[in-house]
Amino acid sequence: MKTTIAEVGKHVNESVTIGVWLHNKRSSGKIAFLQLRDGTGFIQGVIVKSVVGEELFEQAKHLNQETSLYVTGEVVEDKRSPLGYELQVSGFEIIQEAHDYPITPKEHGTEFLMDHRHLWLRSKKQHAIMKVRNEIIRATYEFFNDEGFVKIDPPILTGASAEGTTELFHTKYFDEDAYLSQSGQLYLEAAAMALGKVFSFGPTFRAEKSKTRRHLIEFWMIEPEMAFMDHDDSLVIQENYVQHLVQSVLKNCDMELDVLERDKEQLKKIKAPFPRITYDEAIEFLKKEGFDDIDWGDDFGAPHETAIAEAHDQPVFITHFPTEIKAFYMQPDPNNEKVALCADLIAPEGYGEIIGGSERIYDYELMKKRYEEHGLEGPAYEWYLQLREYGSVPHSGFGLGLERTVAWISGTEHIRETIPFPRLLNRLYP
RNA sequence: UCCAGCGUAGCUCAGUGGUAGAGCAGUUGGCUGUUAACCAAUUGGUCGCAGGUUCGAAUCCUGCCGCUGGAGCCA
Repeated sequence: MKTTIAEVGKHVNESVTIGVWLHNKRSSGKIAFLQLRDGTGFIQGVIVKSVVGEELFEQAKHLNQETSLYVTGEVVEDKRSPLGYELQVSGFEIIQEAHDYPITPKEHGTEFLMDHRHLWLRSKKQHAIMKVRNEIIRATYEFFNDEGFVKIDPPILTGASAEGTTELFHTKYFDEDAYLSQSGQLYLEAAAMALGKVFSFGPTFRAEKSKTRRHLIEFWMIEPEMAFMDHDDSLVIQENYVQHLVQSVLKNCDMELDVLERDKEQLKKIKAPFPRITYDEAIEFLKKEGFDDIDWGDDFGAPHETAIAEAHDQPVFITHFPTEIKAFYMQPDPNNEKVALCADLIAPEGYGEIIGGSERIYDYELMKKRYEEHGLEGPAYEWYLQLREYGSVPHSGFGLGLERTVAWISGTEHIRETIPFPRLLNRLYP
């Protein structure tokens, strides 16, 4: 009977056939151990000379790493196995023999592994990270569907930038100039006026020459946008969403977190509501901690974010940033025009900012004034201003960076391992 | 773009002026419970590239290329 490694628990003491790749092997004179994987998991096949005969045993001893084969054998429970089961091999059929697989079961450097990313994905740790990523994606759809959001897909080819600050990838759109989307937000605001609560989930592109463990050139973002919701309403959605992601991974990726040696106790502590501190309080805190390289009006650098995160064992909202260091569309605080109704969510353990969000300006005159101040006039913005002309309402939204969130929850040091094929500065291959 | 470090066997690295090395992988043999198995033998080199100093350069100097980490910017 054909099955998968994930399903062997249902076939104890039965003979099954599984399509697998040989991950590693160890052999002695009369017994060999085959480390097998099939995409759903890893299992050890035990092959004994006296059971399978000399010819098959000799063949098994000479199987190369990553050779593909159909293995047949009896599923047996075994306490020595991390999975709890082993396969007592009775026979196998080689599909294709592999030769000189580059990624040996020893240590390798980053450049070598990244050059072989198409093969590196087969390894245990990368497999586990991709499963955690998938769980976060699944839980995202679950959360927003349960909360009554409608998924909206904004365009990837756009005529202009959302924020006008960061570098955009330029391309041609027949005879016109076009840019790859760096955010779907403006389009989501339009959609929120049509459908109330919406979210997008898609790739975004930043042509920044960033070269750190927290940056990708192409990354995936979840961007909810909610009509009739103010800044505080939005923070509640954000913390419930992030809590749901952590809970879902703890519940459905226990084995993967073990493979990744993630400290699960840190994740179990994550409970909404999350602490909120204002930008003013954050500056004061940093001064007290001995940072003399930051003053009111400066944006935080990575060391500042880490210092604030380390003071808490929960994600932390930093709210009310100065208007001038934030995007043009953010609603000024009615109690203090110098700061905006916005928040960044900083992940614990030094993983950095995972969410940026704000209440949006909905007054037509103020939005028009901001456009002029930022020199953003042009036909591409006309439709965005019209949203403030025809039944404008208060609304808020935020963007969560998928890969940074995967890095934090899975405990992965560098963001490049949290996306199947990372696009980095100097890396477009494979 | 700036700052720092690195570049030697398929991989990970040692070698800092005098014959090019180790571990792993590969190959051959041994071993009935291995967990990156172990033991023995063995194959494997444009020392990133170009120029310079020197009797002699992997080693010292200059330039270039590539990579890694960080900064700025941001999710």
